[in-house]
Amino acid sequence: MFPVLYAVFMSRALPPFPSPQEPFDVPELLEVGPAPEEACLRADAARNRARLLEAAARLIAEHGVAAVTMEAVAAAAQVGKGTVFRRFGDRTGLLMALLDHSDRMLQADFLAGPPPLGPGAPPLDRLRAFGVAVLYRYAEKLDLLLAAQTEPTRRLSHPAVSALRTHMTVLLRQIVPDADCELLAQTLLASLDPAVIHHQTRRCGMPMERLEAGWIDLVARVAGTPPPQPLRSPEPPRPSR
Amino acid sequence: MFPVLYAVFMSRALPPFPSPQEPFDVPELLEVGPAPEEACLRADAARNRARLLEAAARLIAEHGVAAVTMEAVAAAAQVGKGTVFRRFGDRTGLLMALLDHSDRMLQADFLAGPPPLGPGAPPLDRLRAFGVAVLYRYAEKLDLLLAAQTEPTRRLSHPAVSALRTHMTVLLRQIVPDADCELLAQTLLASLDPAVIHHQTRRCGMPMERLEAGWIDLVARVAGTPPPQPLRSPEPPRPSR
DNA sequence: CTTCAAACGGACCGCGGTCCAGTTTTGTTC
DNA sequence: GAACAAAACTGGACCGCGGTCCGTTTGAAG
Repeated sequence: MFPVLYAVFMSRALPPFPSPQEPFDVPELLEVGPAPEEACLRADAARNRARLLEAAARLIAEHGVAAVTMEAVAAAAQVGKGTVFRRFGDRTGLLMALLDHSDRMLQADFLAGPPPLGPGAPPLDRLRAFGVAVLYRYAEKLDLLLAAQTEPTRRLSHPAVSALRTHMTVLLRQIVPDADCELLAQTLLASLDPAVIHHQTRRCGMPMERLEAGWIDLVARVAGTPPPQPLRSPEPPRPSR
Repeated sequence: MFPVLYAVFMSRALPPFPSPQEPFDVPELLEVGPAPEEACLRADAARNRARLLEAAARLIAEHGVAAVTMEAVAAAAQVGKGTVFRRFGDRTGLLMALLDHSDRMLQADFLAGPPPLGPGAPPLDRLRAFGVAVLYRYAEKLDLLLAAQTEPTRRLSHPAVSALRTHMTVLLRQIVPDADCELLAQTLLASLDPAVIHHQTRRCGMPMERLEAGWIDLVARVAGTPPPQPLRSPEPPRPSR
């Protein structure tokens, strides 16, 4: 079951994440609107957009990301090449549009999902769960993410990534209020970068569990608390030292 | 004085860094050979290689990295296009060759330079100095580094980056011997990635001093020790509350 | 001088991206 | 509901660049 069907109806960009001026854990105004683009398109444009996304997803499923050529997608969707560019800007835009759905899913999870990822758990637990969630989500879509990362600096300004960063900043403010949380958030997020994950898993052969443990350990060090008891079970922290 | 002159005679790749099976601080066998390539080339090939690098450097100095087109470089060096590709493999290879010199400089500094960057200082001090050195070196060559980063995953396997990672691993083994130092090294190095630096300085307008302070703080947290001097002397009033 | 691996150079290809003339949709007015 | 004008969309020709290929040239060893 590949992401053809549900990716089709997703829009290209997430809505701008409201920057939280509150360092408190107010239920983080969930701004995961449904599909902000899509709607205000002309009928034919919307149809073509859907066909293009579907075609792209099909190409990926059948021949890998490398086969996603703008011309190929256009042809597969029976649409002119210019249309693809008009709709998505460039290849990266198209690929990011394909990622949009899972971006939203993740965002919904940590904004309004069940604890420990969602609100309700202590910030430290949320941070742990957050990193792990990001880790696995990126691992799942690694090829697409790497392919979408032509200009490495562009990813960091993408709304979805900004949302991650903002969320992490909010959590950090509650955990280590005296630190430079914005900077620290970016730093920690960098260690979860798709390129890093790729290098560690594929190149160095590290299993995902090791990366996960590494994240847990890193969070503990940054927070200045001992790591939670066992490696795997996300229990409330028990000061054992 | 741009890097035209001395970059010209540098080779493309650093020699493979010997992986240290010693967790101790043996004087880290300095393997910064002079110019391993270059020598065994045919006379005309070596001459053309030099001319190409010089031409590329000139183009960058005059018109920015974007002007470094393989055709343009070939033309400026009065050489066929095929020659450029034969010599450097691809555009990224050419750009990395231009970075080779400063790669070696940095490597020499932390392998055999004066403390606290070089051997002789306590590992924790070395680690601090190391991060700061990397930070400023990357900042200095940001454009080139970003341009050379077409495939984001390729950078991480580059010998120069591997050398940084290895060195950091060695230091970490001495500082936090019970941690997963390989993983931690990569994690920490990721926070110094050119793309991250670019985003923080250019996009978010953070001054370099702030990044530097962030690194110092991060190291302290990871090492589990309080930061060296005062927490941070020139702190901008940025508790954005 | 002979010989040949190595290096050369430019024609060639595919793809990302631009452009614009022509077409379709939408909303408005009668 | 028909006519119409503006706005939006379409598609394919076109361009530049990265990268490949292959026939030709050249340096150096015997």
